[in-house]
Amino acid sequence: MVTEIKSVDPRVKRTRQLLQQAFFDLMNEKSFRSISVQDIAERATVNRATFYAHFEDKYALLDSCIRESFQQLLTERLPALSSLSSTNMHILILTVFELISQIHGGTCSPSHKQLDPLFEEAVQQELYKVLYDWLKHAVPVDANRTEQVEVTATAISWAIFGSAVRWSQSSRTLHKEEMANRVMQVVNGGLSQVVSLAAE
Amino acid sequence: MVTEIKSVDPRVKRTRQLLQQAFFDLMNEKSFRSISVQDIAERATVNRATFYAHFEDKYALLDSCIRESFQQLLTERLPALSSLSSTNMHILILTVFELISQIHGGTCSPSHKQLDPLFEEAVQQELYKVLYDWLKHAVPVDANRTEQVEVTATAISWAIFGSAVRWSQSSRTLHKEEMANRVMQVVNGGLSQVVSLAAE
DNA sequence: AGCATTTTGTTGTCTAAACAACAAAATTTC
DNA sequence: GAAATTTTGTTGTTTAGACAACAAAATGCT
Repeated sequence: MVTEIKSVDPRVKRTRQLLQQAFFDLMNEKSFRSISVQDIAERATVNRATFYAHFEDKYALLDSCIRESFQQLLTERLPALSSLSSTNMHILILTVFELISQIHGGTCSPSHKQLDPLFEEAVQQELYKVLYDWLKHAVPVDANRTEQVEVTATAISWAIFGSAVRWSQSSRTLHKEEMANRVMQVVNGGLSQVVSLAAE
Repeated sequence: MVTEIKSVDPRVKRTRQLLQQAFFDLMNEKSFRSISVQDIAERATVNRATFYAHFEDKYALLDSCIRESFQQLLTERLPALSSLSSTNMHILILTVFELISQIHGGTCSPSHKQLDPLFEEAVQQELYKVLYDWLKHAVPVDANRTEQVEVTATAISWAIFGSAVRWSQSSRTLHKEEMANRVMQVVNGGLSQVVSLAAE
């Protein structure tokens, strides 16, 4: 489940967008640390109290921004109703590499070491959600297999994510594409324990 | 009084902007006639009932769009606190010419004959407001002169406006600037009956 | 012309957002 | 490091906007 289509009150959708956009703009002007909730609310032409009705604090807002931009990248690249396949897995891995490289090495993001953990947790969790969904549909419906699906999704999500972080922090001698292919092989091996991967 | 700075509820300002923008976009896609209130509300992501809370109908919305775009053109060109002067009068006249030529001859606006009267009334009235304000401050405060100020503002506003319409419907052999200068002379003559115009 | 469909205004109810005010916490500043 | 200033959460009250439902008017169709 990459995107959740809820029929929410238009006001809610609008306010959330305004806040996210304002935050995004501010991030390109000054450091995360120096951005206050007041700044964000003011820029978004939204009352400060309204901010707190939507987000716990500015960290929560950042978190939602990361998760949603990741989700958007995926919906752009994956077919509408994606399932477990060799092709889709490759897209997924490549997307994670690109996202991580944007966050870490990108010039657009200040990326203080303080909020790297937040980025990491968000990306890994979103990754897990996609993988879990794929596996759930690829494995025969069996209560006993549920646990195995969870474990497999967890392991693979960390495998992909960890590789991406390590690569982004390294000298990056290899291209994203090459890295993605190597990770693919590892993932395939782990995956083959549970389900066979269609070449599509 | 070119612009009115009211401290309105941010929601009101936002909704009005959304509706005006939606209308503007739709005007570049289809004819005024074929645009329904439903279309506008939908495009603006605003409930249809909310539309009616702000505007009588789509004609009223069009009217506000014209008036406000005129006002914006003026605030861009005139100094912050403008007063009656030769320079400012020239700017005012030229702006009217440009606005009218946009509306009538411009390729951007379909300009059906049906709603020309609406354009005309809106522009003329806005023009009157500016002139009245200028004259009120230029003429010595005297209750007896109030009537004279009103008459003068009316006459001059029609003089400028009428010239602009006539020119826009003609073959336009002369440039806007030349026309503006000629109108200036006429206006100066009428104005000199009431107040002397500073050359600035 | 006559019938189907769309659009229009309007209404009442419910919810989200605005706003002001507050004490507590965190920053700055000197 | 103490005082001044800013920011933070939170709350109660008020208002704007969402939504559904409606009859009446306008449009479109053949």
